[in-house]
Amino acid sequence: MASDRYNARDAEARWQKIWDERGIFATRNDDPRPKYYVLEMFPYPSGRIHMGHVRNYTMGDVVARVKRAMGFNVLHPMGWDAFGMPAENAAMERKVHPKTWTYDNIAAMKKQLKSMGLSLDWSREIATCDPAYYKHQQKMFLDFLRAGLVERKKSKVNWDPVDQTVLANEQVIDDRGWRSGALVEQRELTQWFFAITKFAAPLLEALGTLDRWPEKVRLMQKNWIGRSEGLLIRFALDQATTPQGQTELEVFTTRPDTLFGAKFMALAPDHPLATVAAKNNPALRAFIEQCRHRGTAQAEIDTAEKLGFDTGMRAIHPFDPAWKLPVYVANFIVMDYGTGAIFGCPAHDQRDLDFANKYGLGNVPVVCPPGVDPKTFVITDTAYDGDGRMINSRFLDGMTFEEAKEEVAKRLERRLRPAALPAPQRGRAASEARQVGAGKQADPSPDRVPRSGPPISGEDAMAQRQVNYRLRDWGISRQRYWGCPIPIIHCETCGAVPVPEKDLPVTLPEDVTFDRPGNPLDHHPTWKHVACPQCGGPARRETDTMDTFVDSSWYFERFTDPWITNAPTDRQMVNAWMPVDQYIGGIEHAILHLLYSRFFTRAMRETGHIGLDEPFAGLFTQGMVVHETYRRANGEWAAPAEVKVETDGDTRRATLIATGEQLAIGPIEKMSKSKRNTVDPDDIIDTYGADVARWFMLSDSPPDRDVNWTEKGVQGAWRFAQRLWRLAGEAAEIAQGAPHERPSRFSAEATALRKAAHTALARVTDDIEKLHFNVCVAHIYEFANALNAVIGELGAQKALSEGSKGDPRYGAKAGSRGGSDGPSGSESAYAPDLRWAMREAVSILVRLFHPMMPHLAEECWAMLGHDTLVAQAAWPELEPTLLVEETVTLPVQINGRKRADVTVARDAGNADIESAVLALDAVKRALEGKKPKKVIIVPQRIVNVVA
RNA sequence: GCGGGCGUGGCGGAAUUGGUAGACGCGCGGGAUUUAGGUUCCCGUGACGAAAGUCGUGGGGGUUCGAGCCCCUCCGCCCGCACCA
Repeated sequence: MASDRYNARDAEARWQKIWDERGIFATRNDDPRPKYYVLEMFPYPSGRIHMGHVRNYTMGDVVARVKRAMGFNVLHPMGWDAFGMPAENAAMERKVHPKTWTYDNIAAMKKQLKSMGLSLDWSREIATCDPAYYKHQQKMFLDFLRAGLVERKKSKVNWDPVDQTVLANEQVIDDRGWRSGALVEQRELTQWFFAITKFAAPLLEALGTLDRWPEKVRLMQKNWIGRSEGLLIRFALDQATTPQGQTELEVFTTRPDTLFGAKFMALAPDHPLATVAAKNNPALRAFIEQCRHRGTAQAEIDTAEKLGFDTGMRAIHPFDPAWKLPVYVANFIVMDYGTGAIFGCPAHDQRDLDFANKYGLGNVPVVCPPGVDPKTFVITDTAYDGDGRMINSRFLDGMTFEEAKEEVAKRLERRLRPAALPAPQRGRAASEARQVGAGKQADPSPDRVPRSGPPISGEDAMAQRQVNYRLRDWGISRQRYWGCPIPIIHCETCGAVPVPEKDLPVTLPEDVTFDRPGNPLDHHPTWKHVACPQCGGPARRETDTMDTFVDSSWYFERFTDPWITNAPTDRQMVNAWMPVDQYIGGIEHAILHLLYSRFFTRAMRETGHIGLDEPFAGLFTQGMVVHETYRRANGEWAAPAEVKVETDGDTRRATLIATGEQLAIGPIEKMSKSKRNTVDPDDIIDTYGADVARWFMLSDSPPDRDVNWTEKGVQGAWRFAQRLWRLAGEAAEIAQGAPHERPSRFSAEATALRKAAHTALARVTDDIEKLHFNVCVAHIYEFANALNAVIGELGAQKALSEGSKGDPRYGAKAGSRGGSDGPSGSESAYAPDLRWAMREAVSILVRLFHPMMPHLAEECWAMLGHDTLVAQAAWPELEPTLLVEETVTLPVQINGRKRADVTVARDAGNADIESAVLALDAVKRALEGKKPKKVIIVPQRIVNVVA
């Protein structure tokens, strides 16, 4: 041995080169073995990897390596989510082209990922900004369009008037654009939408089949889709109070039972009926304007007062033509949900109550809680939303609220429209109602299926049962350059015309400038000017590009065959590989990315690109990497690399290395640039090696919780890596000359060693399947400790028998390192069965830690005399008989408290165990000569004596 | 407000799912080796106690032979959603 230290830097580069040269991680599509697809969320090429990446990719790599060892054909690819705004920002700030910036970053990050020793199939690498990738995305956009899954409609957007672009909600901070600082305007723009709401029901239902997803994520998606069942009710408007042509108002309610508690109607400020009413009402117009300017910030919504404006219009109660309800415009009604209008029942809805109290509208309780006397039941400040029986509700009185819901639905479904609606207006009214009721679609396209279901269709019905979803269609238009162009050409005469497939891809022009705000594609002198593919007349290209979430909604499908050029996927390959068996990524994608991907896969199924619904069979959401923070007296943050932390007894002290200044140690927080508490993976890999970084990432915390990065912890991992290396060397020497054949008999010593090995094997295998990496690490420590003890003991024996001097505990080292060189089999001091068991044990150990520390494992594997790679070695085979002990030691409790142990034969009968237990001194003492009331014996577990 | 999760030594966390609480690591204490150590190795380490022992999984109560785990209740922290009718 050249050195007594494991040189990670040298070894890691060496093994990475060998893996690379032999191409052992390239996955073949024609491999007959069962498939396993493990995937980590692909990174945005921001420039450098961070510790979150290290954690994410380490976990995925462990799974990939284990599954490979277990005989699966493993697909473990990597790519780049390469479109996005940061590239354009870099272009603006540093005058570098987004493409150059992106590809430079990809090169740098790829090098970093390679230094981690990940078992990735780089032959399938894709970048979403590559026309060879986005070409297929454009094709699918057109397929979706044809299938009615893409729509063009107006929608409200956050518009930054300075940068002249749409901003995502996340990019609006305190009503201002995050870059420009300009006050953001609400604008109506015509945009492209994916009709994700068409799949609202199946997306919700299928959540129940995703049993290998975290409950939390499924719940978040369920709430996001937000299904609610209710009744769409048509209220007639009192013609005497209403502008010409407005005859009715549709509302959605989940509480039709409370109809007799109605006190008012309320419209969203941007409800079409409100707009109509405001035409001749300047005060109402002013009120609506005021609502529009209200902040959208969370704090403001929380504290916002309920405000309303009486339009003067009156609606007629569906069950009583004489009952007129005032129609308000109210600031707490949103146009996005239901019909953008409600009937208010103050007694049973807190918001309605607040509103009614403010405007003196009163309330009538109609649901009486159980055990409360209806005569005394009064609502003042707190609405009652529990269950109970109906009161003050005419024909509903006495029913449960569920029965009442049903009764109202039945009656209104059947009921003829009231005479208040003059018959001749009917046709007109129906179409108006359509517009009013489904008013949120200001640009109605004939074949569009509205989110909230079709408006009431039966001419005579007053209501219709309806399921409503909170989910909104996915607006994908972005006024940006660095994204996938939307393959549409706008023609004056033909409208929006799809780019013919032969003309795909629509590529981004490279000669663009970023010297003024807005979309460079729009500014480009020639790019957008084209001939209409249909009529040949002058037309212009769509200059919006797609949301980058589109890019990441199908990359996992492309990985299954990234070489195919004439289609997004090879149907056979994608069906063979999908779904992803284990997907790993951050919880921050719980909704958007994961929901979009689920939608996209369904849309691909509809358009014939794939044969399944759900892309991810197993999902794991990992925790963040956190680090404590350091702050200088002047308030500036100090980075961990600039800080020296010393421990002095119980206190820890942080000093700024450069100045010796004392620093305040702050709370442990997510690694972030702003707090400067980041640790650079390159530094760690350079100092300790990738294996140590990987090991530490897995060791300290359960993978779904945050892990606290500490220097001490890394050093501990480093020490353990060194220890494994020494241990493997020592074990290899003891095992030298071990027989090839498995001995027929093993000494007690050898059996004990084998039991330790196989116990560890069983536990690690089990916990890896559960992704309990931190527990696997503990098992490996335990096994290494046990092996170390055996080697120490052997060394001591050998030292004694050889009459060596010195502390026998260090004999192993003295014996093996300084002992006879090149011990051939017959000269060995150790029995053949022990040598065989030692070889088996260390071989198991190396294969157990290989997924976590692959380079060190290769080094040890070679040390054991293998000329194969441990990366290609099979997972050790378990001998279950070794896990079964001949005798078991059972804890003995007296009245539920542990007092003694008893060792009995494994198959001892209860009678034998009981007599053995009753013979124990501790038991005799406790019983004081009396007979026990009861003796509970749980086989293989415990004995409890009830005195 | 609604929904969900969590609470175990000085710290991160284990606990075969109702059966020996505290595995494993970090830290800390003691010792050995070393010219030296931020090296390596060994021993110890939940609290109280000299010991026998007693107590102990956020607080209180319950079910059970037996509860960290199940039920009720209260407290604290974290996350998600939110005028969604």
